[in-house]
Amino acid sequence: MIFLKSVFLRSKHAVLYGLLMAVLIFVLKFLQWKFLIVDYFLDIYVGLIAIFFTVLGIWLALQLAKPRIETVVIKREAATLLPDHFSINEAELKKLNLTAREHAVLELLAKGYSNTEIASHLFLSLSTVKTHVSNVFMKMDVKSRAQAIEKSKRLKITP
Amino acid sequence: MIFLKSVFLRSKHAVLYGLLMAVLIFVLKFLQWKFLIVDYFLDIYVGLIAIFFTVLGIWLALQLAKPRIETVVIKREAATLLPDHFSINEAELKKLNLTAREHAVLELLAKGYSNTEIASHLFLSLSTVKTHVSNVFMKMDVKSRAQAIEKSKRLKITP
DNA sequence: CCCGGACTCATACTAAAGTACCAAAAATAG
DNA sequence: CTATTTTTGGTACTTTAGTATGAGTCCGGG
Repeated sequence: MIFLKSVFLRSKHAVLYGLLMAVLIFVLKFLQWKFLIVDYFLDIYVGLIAIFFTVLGIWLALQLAKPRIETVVIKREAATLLPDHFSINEAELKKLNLTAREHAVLELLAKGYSNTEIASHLFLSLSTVKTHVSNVFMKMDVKSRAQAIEKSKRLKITP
Repeated sequence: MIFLKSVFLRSKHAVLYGLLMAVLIFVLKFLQWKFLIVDYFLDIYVGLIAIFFTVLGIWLALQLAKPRIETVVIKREAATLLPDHFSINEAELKKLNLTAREHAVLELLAKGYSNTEIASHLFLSLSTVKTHVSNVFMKMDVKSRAQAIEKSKRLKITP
């Protein structure tokens, strides 16, 4: 009994347990003298004791087991947007009011193509490319292809 | 007894419990007739029963309570990448093996700055800037600042 | 039909970019 | 301290980029 008490002393249920034990002992002592005459009483008596203390044990264990419900916080590095899926900023692009040809030229220009290379790819003369490029610069409000490329990438007008 | 059995029937421990009970009943029956003559035996008897079944109950409960040891997993989105948070591709940058000065020049170059502007910002002569720029082009394996800018942005070497 | 926008091309010119080669401080590593 | 790399700067030159201006063609809408 003392052993049990010391075991459950740290729990606030220890006191309750002790009281229950005391009350039960008195009740049992009373029953012991009142119904001892009955032959088979001891069987029932032991059975009830067993059941009671089993239930008590279970209840105690469940109370004591409560802290075992642990909470684990797992920080998860969110697998955010897939590695740079590019989407054109249509709004900004529309503001520029580029013509189809100018847009085509800008696309190649933004890839680092020279005027001559752009001319070859679009089957244009160097002069025509220069004209388009100049017009693009005006509309984009830049003064060099370097600025044009930087701005295009920054505003997500080209990949 | 039957009630207890039915309660714990779903558990694999139910059988073990039943067996223990049976054995115990026989042991108790034996002790009952052997030491009934001793007056105060009933007290010890009940005490042992109580202790035994309490421990048994605790043990049973702990076994049955195993599923109660829950792991509450809280997934917490680590405030990850905000809309295009830029991070430099250190690996690619290292491959280029740029010197500190060359890197500084590239930074400005990638912003669309002209050689003269770069010279002003870094307090260098135009000649020096041209030298650095040429070296950067060699190391980046490009032939113009346009390509350099495009490649820098593509490889995420500059913002 | 003809006007305007889009597209094409050309010439002439200036400015900037880029290459090649050199060289001397300055910093750094062995 | 010496060797090497980095940094700085220069000259001379070629190439490309960029501007300005003009002009011819084509096409759709008033």
